[in-house]
Amino acid sequence: MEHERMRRLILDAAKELFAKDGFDNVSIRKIAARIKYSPAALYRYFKNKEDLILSLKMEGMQKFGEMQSHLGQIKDPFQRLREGGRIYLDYARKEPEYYDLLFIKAVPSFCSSEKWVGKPHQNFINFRETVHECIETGHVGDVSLETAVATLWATVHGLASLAATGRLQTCLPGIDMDNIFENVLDFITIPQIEREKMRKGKQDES
Amino acid sequence: MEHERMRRLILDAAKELFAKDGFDNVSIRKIAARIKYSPAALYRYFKNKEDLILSLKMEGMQKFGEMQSHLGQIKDPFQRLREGGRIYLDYARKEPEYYDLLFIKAVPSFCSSEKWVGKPHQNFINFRETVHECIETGHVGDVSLETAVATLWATVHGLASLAATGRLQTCLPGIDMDNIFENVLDFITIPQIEREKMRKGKQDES
DNA sequence: GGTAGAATGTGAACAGTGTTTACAGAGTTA
DNA sequence: TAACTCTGTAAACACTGTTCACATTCTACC
Repeated sequence: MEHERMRRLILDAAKELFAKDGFDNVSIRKIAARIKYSPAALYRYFKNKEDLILSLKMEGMQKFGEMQSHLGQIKDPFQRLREGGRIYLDYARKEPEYYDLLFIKAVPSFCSSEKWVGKPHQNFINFRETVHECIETGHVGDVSLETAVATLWATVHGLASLAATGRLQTCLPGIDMDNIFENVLDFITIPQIEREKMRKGKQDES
Repeated sequence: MEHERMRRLILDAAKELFAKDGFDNVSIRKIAARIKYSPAALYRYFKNKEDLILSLKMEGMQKFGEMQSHLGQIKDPFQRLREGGRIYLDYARKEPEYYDLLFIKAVPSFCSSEKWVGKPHQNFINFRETVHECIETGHVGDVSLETAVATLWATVHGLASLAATGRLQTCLPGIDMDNIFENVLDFITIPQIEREKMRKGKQDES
């Protein structure tokens, strides 16, 4: 069993236990027992527990990045924005523990850890560019880029956080979780067709 | 020293240590040492550590509720919505550790703990009602109540979360944190005056 | 083949955690 | 004085992450 396979074995065991018992109830000893090794053995493969969790994070981020890889092929920026948000929401609902790990808890290591400034940073640049295009193509109304980025970022992350922790479903029981982001995005951006209706409505009134 | 004063002493020491060292780096032993008591003493006043933290949460929620107490006096629902969001954002920026404790981490006890279904639940009902009024007075465009509530909730919580964890300031360095919610809310709702401008702009084009 | 050296796994220990328990003393009541 | 409650504590238990000296095995080279 070479080094890399052993790392894999540990990570898989850890992942399984984390998913089963939650991130706070899994100790090094439990992971070690799961694969029938002594706790000390794990320290030949990971500097410490934080390092092990960081590896899981990087894998999760990698997988999440792959879910988004097709975004670049979507020409229409608004469609791209829609799809990007939908992916976030789906991920938060399907793997709430991992959404928590990647985007909610232990945030410092998200930005400061030198190991992976690459992926998330590039994603954010892409997101920013998509919003920029949406503004230029008139999909989101007249607004500064900064404000639009902040709004859409906060909305997606807010929805995903509330969904991952079950609050959205609990406090708004009747909500259509499958189309929530579509509806929210429509509400925020008021796409062209709606504006047209609004304009017509206003003219009818007067 | 009667019972209630001793509780106060413990809670104050805990609060101070939590603020100084972060919630994960404060042990019962450290709190006990701070007030020169044995660790076991604290268990005469709190069932366990979770119970102690829950008490701090309830106090934080109480204080947060007081910050919002004047909202009921604001007649204009849109103005009320603005002010409510502003309070959230201010709290998240001023006391990030506590925003984290109250609204981000350990969420289960937020909804499930029978001890305080009252306050937050009532706040949510009030929020819902405010959004309802905003729709009826035409401040937020034509949208279902559920979608509007979800959007505004997610946006405020998203902004506050990103602000409390420092991401908003780090990733959008040029942003005006003091007016961010105002700007975002304007963007989302596109108030009447903006719609008018938009309408005029469209007419000029054609 | 033999031997040095690296790689791998482990038991034992250390310091820390939350929590319980048996006990001691002080205060109050009858 | 006697009984009883209240309050505080030392010691212990079962955990936690982590380290270290010690074996064992595997690899490479003369």
